[in-house]
Amino acid sequence: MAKKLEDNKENAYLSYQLATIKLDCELPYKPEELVNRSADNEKLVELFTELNFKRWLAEAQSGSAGVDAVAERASSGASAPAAEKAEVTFEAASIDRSQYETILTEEAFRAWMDKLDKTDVVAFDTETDSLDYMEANLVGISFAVAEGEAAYLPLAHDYLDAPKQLDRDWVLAEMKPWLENAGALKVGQNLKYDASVLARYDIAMKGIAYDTMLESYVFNSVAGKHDMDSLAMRYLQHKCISFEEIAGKGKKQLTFNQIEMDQASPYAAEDADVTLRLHNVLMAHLKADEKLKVIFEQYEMPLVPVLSRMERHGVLISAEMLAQQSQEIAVRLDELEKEAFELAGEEFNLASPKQLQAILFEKMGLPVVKKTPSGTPSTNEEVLQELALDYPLPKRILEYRGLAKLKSTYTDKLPKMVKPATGRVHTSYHQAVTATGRLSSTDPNLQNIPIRNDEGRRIRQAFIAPADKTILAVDYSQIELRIMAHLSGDEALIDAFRHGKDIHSATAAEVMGIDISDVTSEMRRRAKAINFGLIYGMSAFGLAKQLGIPRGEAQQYMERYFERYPGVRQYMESTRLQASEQGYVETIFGRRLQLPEIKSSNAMRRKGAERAAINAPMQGTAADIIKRAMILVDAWIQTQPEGRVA
DNA sequence: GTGGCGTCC
DNA sequence: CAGAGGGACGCCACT
Repeated sequence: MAKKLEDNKENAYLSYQLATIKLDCELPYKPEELVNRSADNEKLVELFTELNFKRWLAEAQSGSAGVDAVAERASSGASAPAAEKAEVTFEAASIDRSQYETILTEEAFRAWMDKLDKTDVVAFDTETDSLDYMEANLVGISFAVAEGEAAYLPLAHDYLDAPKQLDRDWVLAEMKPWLENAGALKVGQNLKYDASVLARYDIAMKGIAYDTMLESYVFNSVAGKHDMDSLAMRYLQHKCISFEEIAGKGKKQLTFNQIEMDQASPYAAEDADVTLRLHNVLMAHLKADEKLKVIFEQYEMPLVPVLSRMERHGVLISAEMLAQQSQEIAVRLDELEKEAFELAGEEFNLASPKQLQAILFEKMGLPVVKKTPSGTPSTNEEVLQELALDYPLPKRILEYRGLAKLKSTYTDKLPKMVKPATGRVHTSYHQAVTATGRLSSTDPNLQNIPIRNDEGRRIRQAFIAPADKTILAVDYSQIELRIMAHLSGDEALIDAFRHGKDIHSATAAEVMGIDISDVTSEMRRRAKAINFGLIYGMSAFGLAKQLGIPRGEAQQYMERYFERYPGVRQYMESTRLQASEQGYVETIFGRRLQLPEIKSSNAMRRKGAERAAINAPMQGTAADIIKRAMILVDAWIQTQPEGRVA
């Protein structure tokens, strides 16, 4: 079904291919129709065209150095003066919790609603009885309208002798207009969670203007964690009341509804107060920096409601298909275990690297191919693959491991994660975890569902569409290599993309000095390893290991590559230099990755930072582009009639 | 909680 | 000389 879209003549290397969809939305028409670009889906197709890409680039240029100028600076190596920026310091906040209020009467509530109406940006936080956004019940709400001026509005504390509180449904009905008012700006810490909780009460939160977690992430993604307690320590030198202090820990930990008011109120009000103070500090820094401001305002904040909708919508899986697969895998694991015990001459735990080491290397005397960082003989896949050439047991272990992994991580686990309320699986997307700007996913991680071999791919088949709907998958083709072409300005690489060539074959032809029609599959495989290796800053040693060829040969490949694509080498060198001078690198759109170890006296750490420096602009720019696409696709979906999409 | 391993992009 | 591939998350064994 893959169909390449028409190239724009000028910048065709930035075009994309419509390949497969994985939008997590079900469309009421078939993928073929989308590819055919019927009037109905014209808009969705457009969202992915280079026209948009060019518009984004234009936006990235406005108010800051143009893309061409950036590329120019990178290739000339004459970058901006080295980081003159004095080390940014943050003043300690003095926080007095005694001024916080607890709202228990209608009169107090009205007074605070007035305050909210008169405040430009209100700090807002919900307290609930669960961290699971699909199950969390609202226990209370806190606000701050100025530093130190905060209140807690308890709604559902139900411990013995809890004070009488305002009725939750009444309060939510009263607050709904403010919560859904896009003009009433809110700041919060991880507002996606609050928005998801409120959605359970049929409130579509609007005015999600600032999120301190994301402010911190955009300001410096690698400074540390981005939870509120960490931020308060880092940017306010303030130690917040911790949840454990008031709720205890372990099995006996209380939920928020069970916590007494004199404990709950200062804790909750402090959260809102600290959020507002963090916002004042962090947003001042972002506003003073046009590039970071754009990333924050145009990419991260608009993504919040999108992710919330994706999470709450969930994905449908066939528990039956997965149960069937588990069953089949169990049978095969049993066979493999019996065979392994036979070969080893004793029973052992095939899943234990330690026991396996003892069997393979001590009892059976197989050669030690490689050691783990802690000095024990490695039994990883690479090692077992090599040993499997000469011995029968490692082959069994390999198959066992692969299947055991599929079973425990996917076929057994996924069905257990289906929420009865929706009959679907609801992941959590994390927006402030990775160094480079990518998203991550947990509980379950939907970003590592197998695809590379047939057994694994069966698991994807269990992700299904409801009756009469179709899952569409869209994927950018070779996005990181296209970005490398753009960033490096390398004529040959750009040319290859412009002409719609198979990029790995084109690389093979260039490096081997032959016609592209004479490239064999082995040559293409090697070129592919070179291309990906470059993105990751791999050395000749690494390439040799990857391909199982002598180091000298790998060295030759890389030299030939850089001869053919000199712009790429220049780009890599100037990126290293830029990283070293500035202490950070940037994506095309201005996202920044700080590299504190780029000047490390430890060569290994320094080299690691250099590889990260080379990779981050490519990986990060791809993340920027994909986030932008998610925002645009969601905006389109929102315009569709109820139930037509998703 | 950590180390080893394996899945994804 | 040693180490030499970017970014994630989850499972298991073991301490």
